[in-house]
Amino acid sequence: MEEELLGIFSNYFEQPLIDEIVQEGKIIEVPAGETIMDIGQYIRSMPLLLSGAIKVLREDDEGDELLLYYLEQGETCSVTMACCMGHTKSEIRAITETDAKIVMVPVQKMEEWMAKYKGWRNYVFDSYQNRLNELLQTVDSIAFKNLDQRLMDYLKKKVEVTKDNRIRSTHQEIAYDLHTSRVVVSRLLKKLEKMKKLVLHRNYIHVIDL
Amino acid sequence: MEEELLGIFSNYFEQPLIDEIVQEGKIIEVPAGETIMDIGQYIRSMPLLLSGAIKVLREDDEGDELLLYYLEQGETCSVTMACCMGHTKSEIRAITETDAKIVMVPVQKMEEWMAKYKGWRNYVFDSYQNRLNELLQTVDSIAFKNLDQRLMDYLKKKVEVTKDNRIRSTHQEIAYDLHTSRVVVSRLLKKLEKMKKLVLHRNYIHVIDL
DNA sequence: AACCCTCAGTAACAAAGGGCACAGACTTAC
DNA sequence: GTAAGTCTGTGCCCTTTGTTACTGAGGGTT
Repeated sequence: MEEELLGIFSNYFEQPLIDEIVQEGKIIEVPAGETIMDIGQYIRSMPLLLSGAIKVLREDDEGDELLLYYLEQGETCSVTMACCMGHTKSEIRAITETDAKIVMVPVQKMEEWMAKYKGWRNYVFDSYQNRLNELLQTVDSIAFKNLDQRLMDYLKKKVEVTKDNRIRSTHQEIAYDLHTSRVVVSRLLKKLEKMKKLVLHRNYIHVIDL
Repeated sequence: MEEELLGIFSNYFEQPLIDEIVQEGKIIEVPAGETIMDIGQYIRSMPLLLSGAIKVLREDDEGDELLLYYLEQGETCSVTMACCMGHTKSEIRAITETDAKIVMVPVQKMEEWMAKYKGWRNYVFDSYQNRLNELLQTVDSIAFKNLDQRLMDYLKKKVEVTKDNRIRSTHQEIAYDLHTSRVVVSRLLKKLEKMKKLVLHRNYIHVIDL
């Protein structure tokens, strides 16, 4: 664990902090598709993502979903952090997009480290900044772009995150993430196929070039 | 200035911090409608809002706008803070919604205080949390609600923020904030008037009950 | 083979929202 | 007063997106 942390976080964390994380943190390995955090849940420890990807989504009262953003290696969920610090319930759901390796750090340590380690403070701040910016991107995308563009962005991001140009999702799953309907997704995908940007198959999509 | 700070922030800030803010901060009074921060601008000091309200909005490349949220007494703009800390350009525009009194704090002090004062750290964190939650609300609203509802929410919020049930805006201005067109706003407002929720006038709207 | 289930394609229609055009009311400048 | 400019109301039509309903293809089970 230590060398992994060093590899990923060494530009942020000083050695004593790394040692503390090794000592206090608990490593977990989660297969793809698991819900690791849900709406309304209280949070007692904070995840640092060592490998894999996590998708973070929002849900309204009627169960409609919307993908907010992905977390990747070295990142952490600021929304979660905010919940920890504020001791409030989670506002979002987090699901592993790929198999993932995560260090869980107890909340109390977080506060302690904020005072103690400059590196930790910087990391936490940068995380907030990144999350805010991602959220702004999300806002842009739903406010200013039409579905065609949003779908393309979604597919691009998916390929990037999974490092696989075969997207193993059904049209229905994509529709959930974009908060639209299956029929609409099928329609637009067909259009993209005609434009030779991808090839459709049952249960997966082969992305050529977006 | 000191007693104002005490009144608003005393539950967060310890006395020595108040003293430092009084010493380092610069108070400015800004009339309604002024742009106090713009997209692409570098930021050297951070605003703490003593009184009044500030609206924060996003703009895309084509100049389309969207209201993100309002800042009210005692709040600060986390997006700005993130820019400060990351030394990047502003991603948003901030405009005074009413006359406002603001303390501007130099960025360098911020970092110093983060290490030095627990109260400052808590304040900064809570601000982040509040902003993130507001942004999530904004996402919900554009993703899950239709324009009727968004317009009503907008008017409600406006009354709350300006403490005035006469909304002194043209339909065009409302349309900008909601990122839609004037015609659509006029249409929906008329509908609300027919439902006796408000009375329309030239240049202002008298809100009855939403 | 017959059956079942999930997934994808498609047509037809509905609804929400946006764009254009124009009219009328009010405001300000002259 | 007239003229010019701004703001609002409304009718009509178009585009985008959502809904319903049905079809058939693929794959697994018995």
